[in-house]
Amino acid sequence: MKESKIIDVAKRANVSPATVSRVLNGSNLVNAKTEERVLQAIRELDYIPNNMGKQLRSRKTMNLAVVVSDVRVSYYAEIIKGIENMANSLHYNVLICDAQNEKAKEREFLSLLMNRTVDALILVTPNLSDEEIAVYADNGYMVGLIGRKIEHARIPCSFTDNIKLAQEVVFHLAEQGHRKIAFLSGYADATDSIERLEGYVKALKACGIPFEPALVENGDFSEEGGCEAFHRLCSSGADFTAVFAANDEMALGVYKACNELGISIPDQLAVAGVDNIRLTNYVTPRISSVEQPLYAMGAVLAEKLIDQMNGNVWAEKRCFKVDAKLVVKESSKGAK
Amino acid sequence: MKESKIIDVAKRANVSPATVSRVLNGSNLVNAKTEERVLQAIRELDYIPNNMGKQLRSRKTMNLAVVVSDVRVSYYAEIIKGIENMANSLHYNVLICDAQNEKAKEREFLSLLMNRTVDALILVTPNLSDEEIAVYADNGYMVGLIGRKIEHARIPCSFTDNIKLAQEVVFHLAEQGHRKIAFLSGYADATDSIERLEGYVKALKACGIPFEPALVENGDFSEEGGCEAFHRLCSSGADFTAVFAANDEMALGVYKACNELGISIPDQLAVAGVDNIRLTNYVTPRISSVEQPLYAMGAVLAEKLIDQMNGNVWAEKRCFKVDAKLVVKESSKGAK
DNA sequence: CTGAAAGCGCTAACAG
DNA sequence: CTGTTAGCGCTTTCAG
Repeated sequence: MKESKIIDVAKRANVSPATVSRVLNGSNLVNAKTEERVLQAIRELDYIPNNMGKQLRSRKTMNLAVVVSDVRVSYYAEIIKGIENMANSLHYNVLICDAQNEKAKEREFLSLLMNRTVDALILVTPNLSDEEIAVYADNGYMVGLIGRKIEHARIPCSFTDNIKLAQEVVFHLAEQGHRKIAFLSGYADATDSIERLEGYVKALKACGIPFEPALVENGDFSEEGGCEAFHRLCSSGADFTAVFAANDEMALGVYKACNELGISIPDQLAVAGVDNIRLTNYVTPRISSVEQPLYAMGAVLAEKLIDQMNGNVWAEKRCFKVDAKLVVKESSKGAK
Repeated sequence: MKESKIIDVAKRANVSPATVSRVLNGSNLVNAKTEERVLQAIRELDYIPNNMGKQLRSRKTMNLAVVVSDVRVSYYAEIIKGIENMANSLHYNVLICDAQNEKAKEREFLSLLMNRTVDALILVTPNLSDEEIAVYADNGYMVGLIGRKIEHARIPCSFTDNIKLAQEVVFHLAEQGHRKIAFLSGYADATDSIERLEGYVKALKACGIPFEPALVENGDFSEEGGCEAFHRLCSSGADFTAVFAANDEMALGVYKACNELGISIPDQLAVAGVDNIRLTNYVTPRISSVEQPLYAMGAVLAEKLIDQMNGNVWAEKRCFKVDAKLVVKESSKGAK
């Protein structure tokens, strides 16, 4: 039996296709009796509207793309989950785009926007420049950002307050009696690195601790990179009793290095990280870490983007700066 | 400036839309000179084909949906990555569907297939019955399965050899001198549970060890569930020196329970799990676990499904049974 | 090798 | 409240 189309339903219900369409789309200007007839015909024919036709005519795909560096990383997975759940509840579908950390691939995925495969695209990746992203928004494409901020009136973003977050960590470490606190940063040019460094410096100042550039070392946000960076820090002869790692992966690298060097945590060295990934609770001692509301960041951004597309004027609130909270565990406790 | 359409390109290049379409789709029956003219016009107009029109006319979306229980679970994330990468290289996009472990949602996502939002759908979830899935395939929809097998000529599947995998674990434990091996299963009705139990029983037999039903306890594949199941096993008075957990989460639950009960691993109890998740390497002692080629399972299934859609006849190879391999670590070493 | 013509299935004006 | 009439943008016969 052939698939039925809207015209078949219309004929069977003795109405026009337009009326069927109205029923399908919940228009309230359809007579209740007519509606019942149409519904009946739909049931009898097992009619299911074809989305391709609908998309073309309505010029909407009801699809969203989300670009991440690696779906397997829990940071991204959590954000994706937030986006997906919100999008679904608003009748949107989500295309997943794994850029594999390649800038060129990120750029490629933007074509999904231009060729109208999706109505909007959410970038969770850090590689494309603000300028490049702005061009798309200027050309009328809907783009949203997660984990970074941009100065563009039509690009919504959601991100955490990195400065505050870093300050919180440093204050906590200082409270435990530490005065010589090292900062293990990520890529030097990553926004997260820059802002967290800024918070670190500010907090030191607020505590009356002089800032020592020698106590800052860069890694690459990976466990291995953190391990190497920590080794470099130690060989440089730097003197410190606590280390603030820009993320948990690097904190794990510190653990590895400490294990190799025979440094005991937290007795000889206090450690704190960012992201509060599950693993932080399975190593000994458990790693104090800052928890970001990733799910919420994804959900709120998706909601805003969809809201925007549905014609609502650009309200005041374009940027969502969310607060992260430090979860203190054993790795940073006990005075130096 | 307005977006240009195929007709605009055609006019500018002094050809018909059909010819532009041919160039766009790499038809080889276009004169080289004509093609160059068309390409030139495309460049001048910054023309980008609109996918909605293309989809409707060609009756293909070039989209794939993949339904999982929870994107955040690394098991699913790894499979998704495999699907995504393969799909992308074959010019398909991937819609992600998070069913949140609800059967009703899984079913809902199947409508993406029926309303032609996607050309095919991959189920990685365990909840829908074989019969229900078969109906879709019978109606001509393309469905693929990962992590389970189905007897239906037009449903490709990729899955691991659960029986073999369980046997490998039991043999390993037996080699270490264990004769009293408990099995901590998942949901009693899950295929994975059933098949792993079968392998466990077979292996015991092969080792000349009598099967003791009292040494089997069910959990729910979660850490908490594994912990509780292990406690039940202990309070039942069962006597054993090794435990084979149906997955790593439950093995972690065993660790937790052992910690509470003061049981030392591996001295007093050997432990082994399945999935070889990252966490198994961060607890002490590291957990011996079976590694499944998840990425490959995703990739191979996606490839097969796409191949199938592109008109190739149903070849012999519909099911891909892949081998998992046991990674022996400290949790199971040293004789009892 | 190229063009003309005919829709894919649906929705949105615009009339009634 | 309902029907008529046009397409949305593209590809694909079918002729030439």
